[in-house]
Amino acid sequence: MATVSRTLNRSDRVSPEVRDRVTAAVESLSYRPNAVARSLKSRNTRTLGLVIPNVTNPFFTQMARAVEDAARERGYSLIFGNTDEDPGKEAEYLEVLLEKQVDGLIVSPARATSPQLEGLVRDGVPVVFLDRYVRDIEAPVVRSDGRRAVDELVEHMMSFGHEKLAIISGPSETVPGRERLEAFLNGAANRTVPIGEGYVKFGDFRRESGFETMRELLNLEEPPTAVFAANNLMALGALQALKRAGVRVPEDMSFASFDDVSWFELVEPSITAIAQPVSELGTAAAEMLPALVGGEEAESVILDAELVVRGSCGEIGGRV
Amino acid sequence: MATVSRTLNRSDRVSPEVRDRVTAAVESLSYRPNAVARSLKSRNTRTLGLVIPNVTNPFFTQMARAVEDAARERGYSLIFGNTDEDPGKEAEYLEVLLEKQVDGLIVSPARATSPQLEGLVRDGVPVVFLDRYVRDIEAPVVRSDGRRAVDELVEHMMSFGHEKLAIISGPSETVPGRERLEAFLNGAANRTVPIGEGYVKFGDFRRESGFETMRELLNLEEPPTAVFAANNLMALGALQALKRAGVRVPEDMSFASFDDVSWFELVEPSITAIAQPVSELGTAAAEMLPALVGGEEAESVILDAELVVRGSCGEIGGRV
DNA sequence: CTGAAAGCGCTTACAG
DNA sequence: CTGAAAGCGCTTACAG
Repeated sequence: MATVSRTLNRSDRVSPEVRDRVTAAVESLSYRPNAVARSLKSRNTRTLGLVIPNVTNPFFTQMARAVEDAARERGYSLIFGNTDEDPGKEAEYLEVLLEKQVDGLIVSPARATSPQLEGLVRDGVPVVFLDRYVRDIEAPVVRSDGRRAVDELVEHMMSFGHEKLAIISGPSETVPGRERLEAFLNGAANRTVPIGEGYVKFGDFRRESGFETMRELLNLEEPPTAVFAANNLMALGALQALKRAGVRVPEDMSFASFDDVSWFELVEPSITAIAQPVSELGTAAAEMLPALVGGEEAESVILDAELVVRGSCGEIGGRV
Repeated sequence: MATVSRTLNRSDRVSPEVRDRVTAAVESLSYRPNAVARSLKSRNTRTLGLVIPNVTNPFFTQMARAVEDAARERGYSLIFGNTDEDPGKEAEYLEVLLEKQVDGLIVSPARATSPQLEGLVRDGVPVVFLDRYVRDIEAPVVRSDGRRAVDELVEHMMSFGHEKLAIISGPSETVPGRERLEAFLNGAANRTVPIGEGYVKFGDFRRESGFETMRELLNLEEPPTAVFAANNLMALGALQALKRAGVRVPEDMSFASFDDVSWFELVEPSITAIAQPVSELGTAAAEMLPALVGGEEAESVILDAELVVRGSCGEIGGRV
């Protein structure tokens, strides 16, 4: 038994002959080690928890893919948790993952505060925040900072003469949500064209909210002439609302989105968007965690986002 | 110890007073049961393996989401495996999942044959096939049959006078790949307009292959006038190729896709597609597995797919 | 109803 | 280098 274990694992002190005999037996019996028993004894499960708000969002999906690849290369499996932007669901998942003794957690929290996560980190559970994070928690964050790109976007929109800019913002209880909103607001204010009352709408990063808020914007007495959606799902919903209302982009309204998505270049006009280095983010998070698990320190990683100018912003009535 | 265990679990024979004391202690110590130890003893992990070809494909992603919801409601967690259409990766994942003692497997296999999966099922591992399956294995399948819808699509295309139909098919080593191809071929042959030599291209269900094969089609001496892509990712690639080549849809070429995706209605023209009941498929699979795990039998579920006619098919030169 | 004991399948000091 | 033994943290017959 002990010899088999040694053969299967660190292979140090086992004689070649014995090793061969064990290997042959393992083969012929098609013996499959029980990872549960191993985990109980060794106190590690080689599995990580990945808690994200929405598997249906290509942004997270692409990130998850990168996380999984990097994790797999390092011998880790992933248990997924889809929180649906719901702190309650998040709490449940976290609890289950902890009971299952995951070695570490990659989480993109639903809110910018979380006593639960604070407690976990304090108790020494290895956690890496991905994209979103909880303030004041001593855990590394991997994300991209979109402020510069948002500022460029404001400049870009204004270069076409727009003065009525609006934003479909993500929840302000979320770091990226608030950051994008502030960058947009600041960008406009700095150019002495502050965003008007009623031109700030809050969605929840999901499609429906983009659809609804765009409708509200369209129903205003003075609708905006340029709209920025703070993520790709809300952009999808907003675009649907625009199409349904027969509003032409960019002749009637300029439009841009945070997050770049493959089909943005296929629609007519193609959508100007701010692209995050999605895969890099996922990979960085997954590479960081094993170090943390091993008791090392890890530095936060902040990458830049980039404005990708396409055809959805222009002059009012232009390009007709 | 035993009493705590009883209190935390099936709660039968524990007196109310003791139960309260235990509960209080659990609370005040914030005791968290170790699921690994529980699994070792109880021989079940309450976790399922979900093995799919591509997390980046919205079809699988939406399905995964449904699987996860249904699994969660039943107290199961999910370990994800992304095979990338690679049988080798699939084999590795399966092995890891088995070592981790998952209670059951939901798999969408990369190929239509798999000695490994055959072995597992024979050994009594609960397996449900989702979307794709391996022939001759005694395991339930949850999928949708697109043959009728493909036939309708052929009819629809021909109603505009097209005689040069082409298909960007999925791998024929895959059941849905082959099924869609055969339905397309039969539909055309039955209408006495057999698909010509060179109008059948094989992709691998991924974007790049759609892009490449569409380019090949375009470079033919006599390019087809109507093209059907056998899944949404290849459709995305094909549409990119069309756009790059300046081919107008449907004036220059009619186009349709298997799988419906949210942005299909946003592009100009909106894309005619065959929609599968994706969430229902995922849910059905996740509901079925616990029964199998419990030793019950489960019946395969075959749902219908539906042709959604939009604007991407029409007469040559029409609608200009 | 409750506690003591065995055992799930491994890993890893500890002897030899 | 190899084997016997303890122990990881639970669950569940078995007594009482």
